[in-house]
Amino acid sequence: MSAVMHFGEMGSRWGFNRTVGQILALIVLNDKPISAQEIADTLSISRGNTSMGLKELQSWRLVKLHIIPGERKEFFVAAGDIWTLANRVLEERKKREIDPTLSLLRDLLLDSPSTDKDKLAQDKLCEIHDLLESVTRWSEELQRMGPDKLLTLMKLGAGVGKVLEFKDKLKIGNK
Amino acid sequence: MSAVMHFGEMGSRWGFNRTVGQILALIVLNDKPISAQEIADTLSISRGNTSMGLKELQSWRLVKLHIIPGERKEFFVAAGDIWTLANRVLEERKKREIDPTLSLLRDLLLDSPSTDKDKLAQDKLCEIHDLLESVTRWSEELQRMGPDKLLTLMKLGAGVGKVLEFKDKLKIGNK
DNA sequence: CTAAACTTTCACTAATTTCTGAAACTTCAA
DNA sequence: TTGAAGTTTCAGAAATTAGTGAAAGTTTAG
Repeated sequence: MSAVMHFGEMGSRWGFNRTVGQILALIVLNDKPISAQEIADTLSISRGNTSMGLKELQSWRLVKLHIIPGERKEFFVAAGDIWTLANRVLEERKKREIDPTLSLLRDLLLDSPSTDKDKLAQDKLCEIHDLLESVTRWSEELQRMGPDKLLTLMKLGAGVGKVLEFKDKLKIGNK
Repeated sequence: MSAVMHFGEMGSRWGFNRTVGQILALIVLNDKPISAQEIADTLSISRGNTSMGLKELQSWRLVKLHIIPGERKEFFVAAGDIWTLANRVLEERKKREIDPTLSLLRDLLLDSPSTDKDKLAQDKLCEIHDLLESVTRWSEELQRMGPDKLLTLMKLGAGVGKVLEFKDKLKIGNK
């Protein structure tokens, strides 16, 4: 299990800090719901820190409260299967990283450039904005597609390229 | 321009710190190559910090040296167009975030579980590993496809789903 | 070879982030 | 209503990360 805790360390690479990562690992890898106190004890961190960490994980929608009837304590479980969790991480990171960037870009694009140099710079900004927007739109569409189809698509891999060509040919042929 | 510098702040959301982000913004938005000294002056940061930042940006392959004949100083320019830069950021982040996670997972999956509880945990780890691996393989394949096709694919959006169905029908029909 | 014009390194300081633990708060059984 | 069992908050300590600037290192024209 100590080796397993080591995995939590990796969480620091995924948008939250080490402790929060360890808390998440503990919850995900436990089949049974686990209490805040148990988490604090297992990881040897303060009760306060644990509370903060759990709050953060809930704000990421990775962990949810699980009330056991008759028990006074609050227990926690993962908010879904691995696929769901991965999706949530992606969504939240998009919200924290891409969305603010997009909104800043839009702001910057509002005021018109005074100098020639500024004109050039704005063109670049616009390019970045458009790229970012296309990508987010695409990812949203893919997500809406549901896991099953996405899996097919992924299995297909670069083969998608082939399918595209094929489709084009048909279109031309039919005209 | 000061408003434009503000954009660099956003860099902190993208894997490097504020200053490095500002340096990158400055380089990308300047059409002309720019010297380390100029960067330090414009951003009011120390020469040492500038040097470190440039080194980091070069390690991310976002910025490259541009030697002007007859000049003693070293100048810097963006390592490519926006698309290239975005790709590089993605690649480098994958290298820094996903690859170490994958290698840790592989290590953890090597030793066989002693208890029943450990067995359960390992199953989860394996699931995570497989998901991560599929996704990276897919992204590599997409990348190898080149920007042009990728753009088509993105434009198609959720429509890919339709194409997939279509293809399936054909296969069945041919059998 | 030397000195001017640069760049890089690194020990130290500054700023930021994370963690603790005691105090305040909440809930509920008796 | 009380107090036991629990949770949350928050001021400040500890740890980490970023930034400075002086000294050491490089490169090249002369």
